[in-house]
Amino acid sequence: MLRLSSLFVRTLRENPSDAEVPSHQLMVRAGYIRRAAPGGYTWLPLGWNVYRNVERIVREEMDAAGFQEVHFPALLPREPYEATNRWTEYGPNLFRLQDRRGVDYLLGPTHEEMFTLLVKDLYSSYKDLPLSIYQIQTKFRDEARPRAGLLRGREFVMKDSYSFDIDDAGLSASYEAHRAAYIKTFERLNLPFVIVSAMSGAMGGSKSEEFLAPLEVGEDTFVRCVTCGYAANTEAVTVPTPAALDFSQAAPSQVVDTPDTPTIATLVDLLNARTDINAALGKTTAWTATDTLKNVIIMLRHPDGRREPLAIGLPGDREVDMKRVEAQVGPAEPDAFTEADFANYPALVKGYIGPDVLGSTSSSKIRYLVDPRVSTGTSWVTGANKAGNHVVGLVCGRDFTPDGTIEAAEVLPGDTCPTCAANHATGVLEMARGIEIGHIFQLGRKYAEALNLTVLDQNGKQVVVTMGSYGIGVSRAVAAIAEATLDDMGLCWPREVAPADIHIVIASKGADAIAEVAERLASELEASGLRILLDDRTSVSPGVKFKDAELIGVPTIVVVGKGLADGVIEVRNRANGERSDVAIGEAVATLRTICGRPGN
RNA sequence: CGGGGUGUAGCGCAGCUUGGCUAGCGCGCCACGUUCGGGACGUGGAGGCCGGAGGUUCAAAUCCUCUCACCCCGACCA
Repeated sequence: MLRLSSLFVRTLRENPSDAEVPSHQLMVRAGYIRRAAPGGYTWLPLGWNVYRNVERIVREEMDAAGFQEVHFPALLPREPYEATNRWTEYGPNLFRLQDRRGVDYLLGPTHEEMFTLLVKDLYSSYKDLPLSIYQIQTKFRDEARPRAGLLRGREFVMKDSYSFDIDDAGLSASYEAHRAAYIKTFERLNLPFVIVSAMSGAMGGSKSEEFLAPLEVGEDTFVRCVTCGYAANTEAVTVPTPAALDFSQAAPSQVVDTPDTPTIATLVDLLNARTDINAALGKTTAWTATDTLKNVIIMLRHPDGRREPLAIGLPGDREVDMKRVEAQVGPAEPDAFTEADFANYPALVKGYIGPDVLGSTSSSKIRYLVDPRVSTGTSWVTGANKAGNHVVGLVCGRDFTPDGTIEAAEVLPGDTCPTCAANHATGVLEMARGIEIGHIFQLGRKYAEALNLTVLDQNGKQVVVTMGSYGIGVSRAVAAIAEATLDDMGLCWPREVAPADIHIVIASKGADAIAEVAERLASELEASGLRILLDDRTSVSPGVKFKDAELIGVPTIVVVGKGLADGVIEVRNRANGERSDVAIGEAVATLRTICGRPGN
């Protein structure tokens, strides 16, 4: 039984000044966590209690799915990460250190290499597969900017699983098994979630989905279609490719004098003033930014240090979304195209870049990729590669041919849903924010190849194992649950993760009759298997106890006080505020029912 | 890494512009008394290297220089 008279906790009346996110504020105020370092938190008894409940549920669901738990050190040698090139690729996000002899070590940010080597160490036959193993481990990442308390720390707890299969069908089955286990886990945690398509990014591999808790404080932006249910991380959204248009009747393109129009807005204004151009093109509607083809040059930095310029063509009403670009061009990283770079490419006239000078077969040799909306037969106004000049009526597929398409344009609410478009439906996308609470990947053979994990197949042939990796942010899930359930009075835990089933408030002071009844009730409830938090403080007024009970957020609050004169106690539902009086004689049975454990 | 902000008691803050008495307020903490179903009240206490270093000055929380830390936005982020 937890007793507030002796529990190691101090609740705060005011929010700590360094916390902005509600879950962070309340977890500090309610005495669940304390900041110990940038991005590092100490768990106090109440918080550790909740953390262990969350961890237990995750573990139970993994075990139930047939995955086996192992445990690696967090302090890892350099060599395996050297073999997969991640010692370098992980960059400054990796915590590196040396032992007394100057030998390099790292604090594990994720454990693909170690798991791969462990399986290689023990297994060598197709008969040993499939295998899924996992651990619940503290991970270390030197995040540039930890934030929001537990939501993004530099030290955090992750449940990471890895599956090992002989072939793609096996990987697919292992992936689905994890997906199903994750759904059960998050349902049990009472955590609302959306499964979105994601990019596998630096992890490599083919298929990847994220589990996002749809909450405003989340760092991930995703889209979903209200019509068909499609959901995707913005990085993974695909733009439907329009059918090719017939351009046989299109007017020829022409270069027009457009002085002082370095921006899309100035260009559109000028075009709308030039009725002569509209007449020549047979254009009857007003020009908008969507009629313009904006060409943005970026510089790709490849892992080997090579720099390569890339031209991206997209409708002028949209910005380039660098996150989307990065997801497309990985492992290369996009950088800005600097003034110095422009100096090296005199053909590029800043503000007036057009397709003529772009493309691998053009004079500049710059690879030219366009947004899928820039499809065959579409007509554009774009730069004429000469200051103060634009070309109108430039038709894709007639007047210019890009090297390919790229998903680089920002996604906007109201964009066409790609799934609906494929089915000739009319759904549009809406955007929302989410906290990434889980991520599942089909890794494929990247790690197995790099570390030479092979097994003998039925024919006695060495085959490379195919892998999946699957993560749940356990400590982050605690914060996400808090964030999803809190209200203006405080935390509000779902029962299974709450630090107690029942918070008993003794609404009096001193060792009086009320306290005696409360003590007896607490003992009986605890003896019946319920977890009890008893506010037995004798020098605190009832008002303070009520406020603290609401702040701490145990799902059921029992008030033992003046109702005793009528033989009743008061039972409150923390989440919905409902209150009812229960005869003292029926208290145990009633509370057991409320707590989901009827009978005795 | 870029931009903005903040460092004064356990927590939340004022004081700094225009240097000057014992550095102040609320909460919390300790003691005594009153109170006791919605963050009670009175009286008396404890608690501070004013983030750090250097400088200016008779005198620095306050002005100057450097530095460190933290928070927010962006960049970054299986």
